[in-house]
Amino acid sequence: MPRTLTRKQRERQEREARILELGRTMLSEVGYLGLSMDRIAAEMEYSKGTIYQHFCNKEEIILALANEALEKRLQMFEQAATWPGRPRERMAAIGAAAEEFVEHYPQHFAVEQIVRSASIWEKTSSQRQEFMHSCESRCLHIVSGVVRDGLAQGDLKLPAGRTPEDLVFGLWSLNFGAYTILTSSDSLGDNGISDPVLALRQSQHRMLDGYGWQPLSQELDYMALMDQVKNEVFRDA
Amino acid sequence: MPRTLTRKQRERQEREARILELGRTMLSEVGYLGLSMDRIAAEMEYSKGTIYQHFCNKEEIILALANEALEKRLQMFEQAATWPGRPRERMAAIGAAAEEFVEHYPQHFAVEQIVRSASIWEKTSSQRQEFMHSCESRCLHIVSGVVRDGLAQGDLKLPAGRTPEDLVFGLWSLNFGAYTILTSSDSLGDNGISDPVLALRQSQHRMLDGYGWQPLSQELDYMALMDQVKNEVFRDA
Amino acid sequence: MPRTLTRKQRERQEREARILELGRTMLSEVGYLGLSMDRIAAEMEYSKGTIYQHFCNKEEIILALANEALEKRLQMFEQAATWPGRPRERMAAIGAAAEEFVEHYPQHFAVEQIVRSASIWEKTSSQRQEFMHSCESRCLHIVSGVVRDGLAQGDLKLPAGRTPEDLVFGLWSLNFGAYTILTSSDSLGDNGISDPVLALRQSQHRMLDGYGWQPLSQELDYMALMDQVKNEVFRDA
Amino acid sequence: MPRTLTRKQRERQEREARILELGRTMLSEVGYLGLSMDRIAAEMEYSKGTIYQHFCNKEEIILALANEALEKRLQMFEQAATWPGRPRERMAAIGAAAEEFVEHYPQHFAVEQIVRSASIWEKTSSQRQEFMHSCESRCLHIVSGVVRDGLAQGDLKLPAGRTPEDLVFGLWSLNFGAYTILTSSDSLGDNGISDPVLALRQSQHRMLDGYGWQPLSQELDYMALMDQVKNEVFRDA
DNA sequence: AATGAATGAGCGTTCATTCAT
DNA sequence: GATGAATGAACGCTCATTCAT
Repeated sequence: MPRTLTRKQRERQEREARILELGRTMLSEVGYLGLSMDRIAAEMEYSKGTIYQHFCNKEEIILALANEALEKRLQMFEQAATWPGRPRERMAAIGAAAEEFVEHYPQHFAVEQIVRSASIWEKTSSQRQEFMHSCESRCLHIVSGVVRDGLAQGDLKLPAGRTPEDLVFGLWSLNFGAYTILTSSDSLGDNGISDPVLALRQSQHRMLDGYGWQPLSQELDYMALMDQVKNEVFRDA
Repeated sequence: MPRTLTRKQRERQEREARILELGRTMLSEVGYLGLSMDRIAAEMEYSKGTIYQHFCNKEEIILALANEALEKRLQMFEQAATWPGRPRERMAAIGAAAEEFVEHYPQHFAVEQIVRSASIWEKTSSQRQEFMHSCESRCLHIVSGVVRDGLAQGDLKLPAGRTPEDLVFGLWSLNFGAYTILTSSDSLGDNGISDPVLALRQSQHRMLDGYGWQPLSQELDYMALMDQVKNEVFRDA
Repeated sequence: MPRTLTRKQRERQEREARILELGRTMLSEVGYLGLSMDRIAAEMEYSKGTIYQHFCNKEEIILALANEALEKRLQMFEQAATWPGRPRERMAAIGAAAEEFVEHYPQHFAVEQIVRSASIWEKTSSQRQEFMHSCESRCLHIVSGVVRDGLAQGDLKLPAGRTPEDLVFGLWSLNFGAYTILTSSDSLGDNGISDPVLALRQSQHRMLDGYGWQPLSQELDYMALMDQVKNEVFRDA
Repeated sequence: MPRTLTRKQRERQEREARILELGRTMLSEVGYLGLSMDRIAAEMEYSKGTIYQHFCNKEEIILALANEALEKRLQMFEQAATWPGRPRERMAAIGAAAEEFVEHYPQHFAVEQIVRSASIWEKTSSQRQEFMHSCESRCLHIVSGVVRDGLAQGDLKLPAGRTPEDLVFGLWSLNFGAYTILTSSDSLGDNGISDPVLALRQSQHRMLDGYGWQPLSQELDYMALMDQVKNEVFRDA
C-alpha cells in the first residue's frame, strides 16, 4: 500500500482541480447561467462523460467551488487571527484579510455571492453541504473567538443578552453587503461614495468603537494597521 | 371626454399589474432562472403573445418589478424621514422602515437582490434603467439628508474627508448584507445568532454610536423607538 | 350618383396606396420575411384590423405590389416601344426601358424577384393572379410585337420552328438573370466582371446580332442609342 | 490503426448526409421558409439536439447544401470542358452540362436560387462562405478558360474593352434567368413559349454567333451536339 | 368602419443528463 | 475509464390572424 497516491489517483485529482479552475473562471466571468457542462468539457478537452464522473451535476461543481472559496477565506482568517497584539488589533487584521480575500480572489468572492443567490441545494450531496456549513462555522468561530478574547480582557462589553456571534454577524453583514453593492453598482461615485472600500473600513471601525472596544479608533490608526497586515501577512498570498 | 381612463385602458393596467404580481411571486419563489414567460402565461391563463404585448422581454418585467420595489422602499423611507424628533431618532425611524420593508414586502426585497445578481441590463430600456437609478439615488439622498441635519445640529462629527454618503453606504451595506445572509442561510441559529434582526439593529446603532451621534444608544432606547415607528407609521402598510 | 368618388372612397384608396408604399419599401429593405403586418400597421399608425380590411392576408399585399411593379414595367415598355426607328432600334429602346426600370424602381424589381421565389400563390385571390398574368403577357406581347415587325420588314429571320416569343424569352431570361445575379453577388468584380450592366447590354445585342437582326451592332451604336432613350424618354420617370 | 474511418465516424457522416438530403428535399419543396429544424428533426426521427450537433444553425445547413450544389455543378462543368473539339463545341458541351444539372439535380438548382434570394450570410461560418465563393469562381473560370482558348485560336473576337468574363456573365445570366423563370412560371406555354429549354439553347447559340464565334450555329448542329454530350458524358450521372 | 387585445402554433436554440460503445 | 452521440424539455420570442367592442 503506497503512502503516495497511484498515478491514476493523481491524474484524477489533477483533472478535478482543472475542472474547478475552469468552472471558477467561467462562473465569475459569465455567471451561473453561463457556466455549462458543455463549455467546461470543451475547454477542458475532455468529454462530458468524464466531467460527470467527477461531479454528478452542475450544482455539485458550484458547491465544490464554494467550498474552495470558503476554505481559502478560512485559511486567510486563521492567518490574520494570529496577528500579535490586542484583540481589537486582531479584529482589524481579520478585516484586512477579508479585504485581501475579495481583492485577491475576486472569483472566490463571486462564487460566494452566487451560492447565496442561486438555489443549488436541492441537487447537491449532503456531504458537500455539511463541509460548507462547517467552513462557514469555523470562519465565524475564528472571529467570535477574538471577540471573546476582547471580552475576557475587558476591552469591550456586550449589551445584555447579545452574544459575540451577534457582533460578528454585524461585521459579516457589513462586509458582505458592501462588496456586493460595490460589485453590482456602477453609480456609487455619482452618489457621493467615491471610495467605498475606505467607507467600509470606517464603518467597521466605528461599529467596534460603538461597542466601546479598546483601543478606540481615535487612539490607534487602524487604517495604517490594516495596510500593514495586508503587506506583511498577505504580501504574496 | 372622460377624465378617468377608458375601460380598455383600465383593463390593460390591471392585466399589467397581474403580470407583475405573478412575476414577483415567481421571482421570489424560484428565482431569476425559474421565472419564465411560459410559466407566467400559463399561470395568468393568458397566451404568451399577450404577455409580450405588455413587456417586450423577460428582463423588462424584472426591471419593472425592481422599480416597483424601489419605489415602495423610497416611499417608506420618505415617510419615516418625517418622523418628528432629532436626526438620530429619524435615522432610527428609517432603520425601522427598512426592517418593515423586508418583513412586509419580502418579495420586493427578493427582487432587489436578484437585480443585483443577474445581468439584466443589456436588454432593458434605458428609460426603466434611469428610473431605477433615480429611485436608488433618492433613497440614498433621504438618508444622507438626515445625516446632514445631524451634522448641522452638531449631533455628530464625520472623520476628515468622509461624506455623509460614506456613512450611509455603511448602513446600506449592513442592512442589505444582513438580510441577504439572513435570507440565504438557515444555520444562523446553529452558529449562535438566534435573533439576526435584533443583531442587525444593534449593529446599526453601535455604528452610529461609533460616530458619536447624539443621543447615543445608551441614552435613548432606539429599540423601543423602532418598534414604535413600525407600529405608528407602518401599522397598516 | 357622383362621378367622382365619395370622400370615404377616396380615403380608402389613399390608405391602400400608403399600405402598398410602405409594404414595398419594407419588402425591398428586409425581404419577404421582414414584411410583417404588425410592422406595416405600426408604421402606418393604423390598426392591424384596418389593414386586413384592405388585404385579407400578407400574400395579397405582396401580389398587389407585384402587380404595381408589372404595371409600371408594362407602361415603360409601352413607352419605349413607340420609339421611332427600325424595329431593332425599338428593341434597344425596350432594353433601355428594362435598364431604367431596375435602376429607377429597384423596389419594384425586388418585388418581381420575391414573387418568383416565395410561394405566394395558394393564398391569393385568382383575380389578382389573373391580373398579374395579364400584365406579364402584355409585356411579352409588346416585345414580341416588335420582333414581328422586324420579321415583317425582313430585318431578321427566325430559325425553323421558333416563334418571336422564343426570342423574347431569351432576352427576358438574360435580363432577369443578369439583374438577379447582379443584385445578389458582391464578388462579380473579383471575378473579372467589372461592369455587369454593360456586359448585359453587349450580350443582348450580340444575341440579336446572332439572329442576324439588321442593322447589326457593328453598323449602329446601340449603346449610344440606349443612353439616348434613357435620357429622352425616361429623363424624369 | 485503420486507414478507413471508424464506424462512429462513418455513422456521423452518413447522418450528416441524411440531414442534407432531407434538407435539400425540403428546401426545394417548401422553400427557405418551409425548412425548419423542427421538421428536419421530426422527419429524420432524430431529436433537434442531434441535428444541432452537426450544424450549429439553420443557415449552415442551407449553405452546406449550396456548397454541395455548386460542387456538383463545378464537377459537371469540368467534365464537360474536357469534351474534345474546338472551343465553341466545348462551350456547347458546358451548356449541355448546365442543362443536365438543372434537369438531373433540380433540388441542387433550387438551392442555388434560394441562396440568391435569402439572406443567409450573417450567421454562417466564413469558411463555408469562402468555399462557396471559390466554387463559383472556379465554375466561372472553367468557362472563361474555354473562351480564352477560342480567342487564342482566333475563333472569336471580343469587343474592345470586354473580357472573357463579361461574355460568360451573359451566358450565366441567360441560363440562370431562363431556369428561374421556367421554374416559377406556369404560363409560358400560354404565351407562345412552348419549349423554353430549346429557346434557351437557341438564345445561347445565337449569342455566341453574335460574337462571331466559329463555327457558327449554321455550320454545326449544336443542338445535336448537346444531346450527344448529354448522352455520352452524363448518361448515368 | 376601426380598433388592438388575444391567440397559439411555430420558430431557432440551449443544455443537463444519459448510456451504448 | 472515457467517450460523445442522443435526448427532449424548456426557453425566449414572433407573427398572421381573429373578433369583441
